[in-house]
Amino acid sequence: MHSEAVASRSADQKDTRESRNGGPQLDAVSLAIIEQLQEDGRRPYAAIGKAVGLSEAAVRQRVQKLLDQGVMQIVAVTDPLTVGFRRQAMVGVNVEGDVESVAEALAAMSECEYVVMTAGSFDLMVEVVCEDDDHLLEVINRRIRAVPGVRSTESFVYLKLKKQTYMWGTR
Amino acid sequence: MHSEAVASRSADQKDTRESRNGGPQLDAVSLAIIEQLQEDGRRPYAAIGKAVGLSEAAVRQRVQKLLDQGVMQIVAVTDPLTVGFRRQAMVGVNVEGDVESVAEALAAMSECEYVVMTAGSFDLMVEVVCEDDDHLLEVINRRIRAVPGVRSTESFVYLKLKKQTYMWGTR
DNA sequence: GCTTGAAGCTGCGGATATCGCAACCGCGAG
DNA sequence: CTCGCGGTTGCGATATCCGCAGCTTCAAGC
Repeated sequence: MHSEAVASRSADQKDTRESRNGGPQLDAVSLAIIEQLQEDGRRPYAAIGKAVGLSEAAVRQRVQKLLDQGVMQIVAVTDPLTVGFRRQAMVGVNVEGDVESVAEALAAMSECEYVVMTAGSFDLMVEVVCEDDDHLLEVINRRIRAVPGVRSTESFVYLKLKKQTYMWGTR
Repeated sequence: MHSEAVASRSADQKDTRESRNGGPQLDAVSLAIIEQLQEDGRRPYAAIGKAVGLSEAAVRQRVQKLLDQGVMQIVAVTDPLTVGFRRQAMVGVNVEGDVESVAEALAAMSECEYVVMTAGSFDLMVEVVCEDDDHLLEVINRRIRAVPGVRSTESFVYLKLKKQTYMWGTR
């Protein structure tokens, strides 16, 4: 339940100010707290407090509120290669009919790590994480193309991941 | 320093078995530990130990090793929308000359969250995170296209994020 | 078969961190 | 001025983290 992604959460919630504008007032101190936790998600509240100029208890409350509001979550992220997923690809999808329902069908597939509706020559972009070539082939040709409404797909197999950060919101 | 992404770390290291095959022996217990930390990155070691059938100290050692090896990292991830980034896009890039050096130039830009070399009709796929339309325009037209070797780009502006998980390695 | 060494687990105690709570402050509304 | 509220602080009680010593397992070497 807590594993539900931030994005899913914000997708589900109605159009409160959180999803409409920049979100709930995020002052510089909360930003600084987030930066601390982006460096080390297990850093003690007292150490964070010292870094941002707040007491331990104040940091604790703010972190809890940020988690409750869905502004951030603290999770373990893994390198796909080292946990046995050797083939990844970005797949551009063209849809006829309702794009959103296709997006939901793709999002329901565990191999689809990332599903986003886009403007441009693709209606959807989907990141697929697979164990090997056979698995990738099966997912793209048998599962994704089998979804009703999918007109065509174009695949971009990953050769080398050059950068991946989780530093949104701190610049 | 700890904020260095998993991907960067595995990209930097030489071709040990970690980057070549499926990685360092990940048994079922370590997998279970990772799953626990994907649900809650701050879960106490004792609670994890109870869940996976290990002592608190053993869990602690395994987690530390997983972090040291770069198999996983524990970080805060935020929802870009709620922290003030309202425009995102996937950008496909075509390159003439050395693809890798272009990839590195793009990876050096803070707005590029994700840079991957691909096979297919694009040489690179880049995810860009921006504050607004002006910012996005500036990054794509003035910064990315200005990188020597970039022949052309095609943009896919995000309309709606439907799924984003951090559950690699647990299925 | 015995030794040796490395790797991994356990249990334990001292140092730390977390948590809940009551009190305190600043500030706008009435 | 007073009231109420959100956010903060300080402080004990409890739980967690951390380092260490000892135990077991297992494979290598002789």
